[in-house]
Amino acid sequence: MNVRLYNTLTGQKEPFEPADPNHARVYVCGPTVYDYAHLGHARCYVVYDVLVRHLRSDGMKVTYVRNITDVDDKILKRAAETGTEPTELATRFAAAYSEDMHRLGNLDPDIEPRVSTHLEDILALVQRLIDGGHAYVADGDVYFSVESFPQYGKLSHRDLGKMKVGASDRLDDAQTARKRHPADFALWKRSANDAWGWESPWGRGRPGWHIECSAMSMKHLGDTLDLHGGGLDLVFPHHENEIAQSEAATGKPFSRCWMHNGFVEVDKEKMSKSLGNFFTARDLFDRIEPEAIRYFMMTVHYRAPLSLDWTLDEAGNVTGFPQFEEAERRVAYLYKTKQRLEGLPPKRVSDSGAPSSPEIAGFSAALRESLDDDLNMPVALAKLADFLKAVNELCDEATRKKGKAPRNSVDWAKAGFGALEAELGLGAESADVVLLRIRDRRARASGLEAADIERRIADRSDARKSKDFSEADRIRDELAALGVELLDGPEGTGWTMAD
RNA sequence: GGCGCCGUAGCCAAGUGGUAAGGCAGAGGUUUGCAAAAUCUCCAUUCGUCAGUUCGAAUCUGACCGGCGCCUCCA
Repeated sequence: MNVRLYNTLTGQKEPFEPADPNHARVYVCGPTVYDYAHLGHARCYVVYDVLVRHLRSDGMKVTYVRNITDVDDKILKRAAETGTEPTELATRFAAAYSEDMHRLGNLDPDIEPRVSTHLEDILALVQRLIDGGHAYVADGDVYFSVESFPQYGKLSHRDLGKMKVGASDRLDDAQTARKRHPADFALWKRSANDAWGWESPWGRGRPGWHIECSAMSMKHLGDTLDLHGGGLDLVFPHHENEIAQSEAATGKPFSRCWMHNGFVEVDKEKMSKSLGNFFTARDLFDRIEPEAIRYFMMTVHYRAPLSLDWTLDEAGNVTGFPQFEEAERRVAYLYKTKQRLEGLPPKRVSDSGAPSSPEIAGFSAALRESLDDDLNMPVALAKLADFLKAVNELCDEATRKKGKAPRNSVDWAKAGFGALEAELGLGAESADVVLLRIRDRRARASGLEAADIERRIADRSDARKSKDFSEADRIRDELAALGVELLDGPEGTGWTMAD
């Protein structure tokens, strides 16, 4: 295990060393389920999915906990706006979120705790903080006292005295009046008697945003986590506050390593629900193979911003996403390569002991090394490009007249695809299924019927048989004008849609 | 005001002291009846600008120019 990760707490890359070297306990902040997951969420959870896959590929046991925040004021607000019950709204979006995660190829977390089923743990932690003198009750609210925790600011590297409180212009005056220090934050918020809430020693209310993650992570993983992750926007205040609450309560370090992924940006601005400039993962699934979205998320280092780009027609409608389309071409190339390898006839495989190319034999190790270095996914994809090229070369060799591919190379190549799936979660599906799905989606987008296309292909095959090449070419040109590309092969003519 | 990030080819993007990965686009070759697919070759003497440190810098230091994030809604 040689994994090095950038730790926000120390500001540098360092070896990832769980307390138990064979077992990593990882907590990632999940979504608040009041809307569909957008591409920012998609990126975040793909990143941590690759982290978990990589650690497991290295032989480590990982307990992956990713919460769902199903109790929150945003849910309350959205429910009121849409005339739904908050619990019902949260349940619906949690299910949609789970479905989107699956389509992106993310593994389920081992534990997916929800706020609604952890109220007792939250109440106990709040009480513990009050008892320890780190929190106080003010008119039915409970606040954490930042001054009771001298290390406050250590994660986000800020100094309480130098912070411009209210710089984001989002303070609630009534709440501010109840606080002893302007940076104090709510652990428990009073609810009106008829509103969504739970009984507590301080009256009816609901938990503040930060306390849930402390309560749920420590309940499932113990007082000190090995790694805590989330989006860069959670560094302050969310994670800073989690540290304050948890460490004030237990007196132990809360997490050994803190990992944060960069934003997805739109027009050089952060994509977020509040700015309204987001695309949901679902919007994209209708246009693009979900695995292409996953692939695209890996083309940029996880800590760097990822800018999104799209094209518009005169009316201002979105006509395409060039980056995702390019990613889809790469995914199709990956599956075409996998299909060629799997389809090699046994008689084309020789038992000669010819050495395998380093790009094929060394692929698993190259993948591992790239990810060991702070999860460098762009480099992993570069290694993948080399690997796929070498596998195609191998297949070219085998399909040439009298050509054969050495068995050990074929075996290495198959193992390479196994490593790819295990480490990056790419290439896990059946090539036939994915390639047909991409083709048919594109044909549908162009308003074409497969049956019509295949009828013209049959006409052309007849023309070719009778050596009427000018007629054959005419039909091919006619189809090409519609975006249909023909692939003449020994088994007949197949077709695909141009990108 | 405080904290932090970024600027690498036409585009996307790695690389953080030893002489520029990978992808897209582009040019040429192999292959093909012609194509497509696949593959091969070529494609940054140079890393925002200007100084400095060093035998050596895209990588370190300083200044400047340009862009962005956070400072209690956020993944």
